[in-house]
Amino acid sequence: MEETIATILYGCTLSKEMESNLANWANQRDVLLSKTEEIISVFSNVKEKLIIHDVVQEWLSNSGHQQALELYHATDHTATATGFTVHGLPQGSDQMTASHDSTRVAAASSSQRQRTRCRTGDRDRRTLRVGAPRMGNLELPPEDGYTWRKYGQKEILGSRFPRAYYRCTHQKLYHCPAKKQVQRLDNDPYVFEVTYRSQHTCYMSATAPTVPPPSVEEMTHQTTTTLPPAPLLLPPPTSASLSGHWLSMDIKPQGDQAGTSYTTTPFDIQRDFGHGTVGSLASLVTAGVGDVGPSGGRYGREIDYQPVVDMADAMFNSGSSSNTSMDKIFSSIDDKWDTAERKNNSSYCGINILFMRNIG
DNA sequence: GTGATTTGACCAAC
DNA sequence: GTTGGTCAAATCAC
Repeated sequence: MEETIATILYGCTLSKEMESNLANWANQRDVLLSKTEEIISVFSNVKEKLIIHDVVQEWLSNSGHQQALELYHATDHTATATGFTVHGLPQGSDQMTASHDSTRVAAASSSQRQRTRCRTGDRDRRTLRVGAPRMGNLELPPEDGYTWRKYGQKEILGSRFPRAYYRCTHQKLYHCPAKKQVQRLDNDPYVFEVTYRSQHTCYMSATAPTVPPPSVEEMTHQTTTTLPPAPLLLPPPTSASLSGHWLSMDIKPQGDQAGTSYTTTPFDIQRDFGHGTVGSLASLVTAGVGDVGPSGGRYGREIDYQPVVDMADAMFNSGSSSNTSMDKIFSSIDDKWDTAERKNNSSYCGINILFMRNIG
């Protein structure tokens, strides 16, 4: 927060500077324009930081820190990439219109410009933008903790990039209606616009991924909330959460494949974000090694995640083995898995590593 | 054999 | 009629 206040003070300084020099700059249109834009930029930045802070705090209080982490990830990446920041907003929400001009502008310049059809039962939509890894295959959609099966891809009129359609891998097994659409922004290929539709119901099954079910309120306000759906993201399997009830077969490493273990390094978002230590903010880089993206990477999508692999190797002493410490940790959970489910959930065997990165 | 992706065809909302 | 969303056969990789 100190950083935010410092930014506000900087904006005030700029304003005072303009006020004191207004007479001199009166005939210098370019200077006035430049200074005005700078002031607007500074305060817009402050505004969005404050909004993000509120959203993250709400997520932290409502449904765990992974969602906050996701927003944080998206915010971090897109902020550095494009200048706009908050993206965890539903289409057409008032808050989006009122508070996120930069986002609106960016959206207007991309596929958002297209009229959006609203099919029967299609009103439950939530859109957010997620930064893509800046290395490797840009076609890879962002990981969000669920397994998705791609069922279609479509060229969208006026958009440079096709839109990919995914449904929950558990759709058949658990009749999970969740779907998502992933499309890269025209003006920034490093940012994915992800639209989620319907809620996951697969967590309700005893054998399905166990994620906290949405509260009644969340179920009621899905179309108006500024947050992604509650079960959208699984909590990271930190040591603390390993003993928690949410841990399920869907979050488990596969010790029998080198480099396919899945974990997320502990991350104290409340510490790092809540106190405004912008200079040491973390972003999440989700890298699926050997199985990346939606429901598996069987089709040779190659990404340069070698640093991640190296870290994973170090962390899990991977080698070959089924004898890593992580395997011991997860051994009790292994029993819950049958062979089919292991295969089906193989796409969770990515590696989530948090890299420290500075943002402005 | 199983399950995921690709892609052309089809359906339905404008 | 246009276009976004979905289906399903073909194909591929394990």
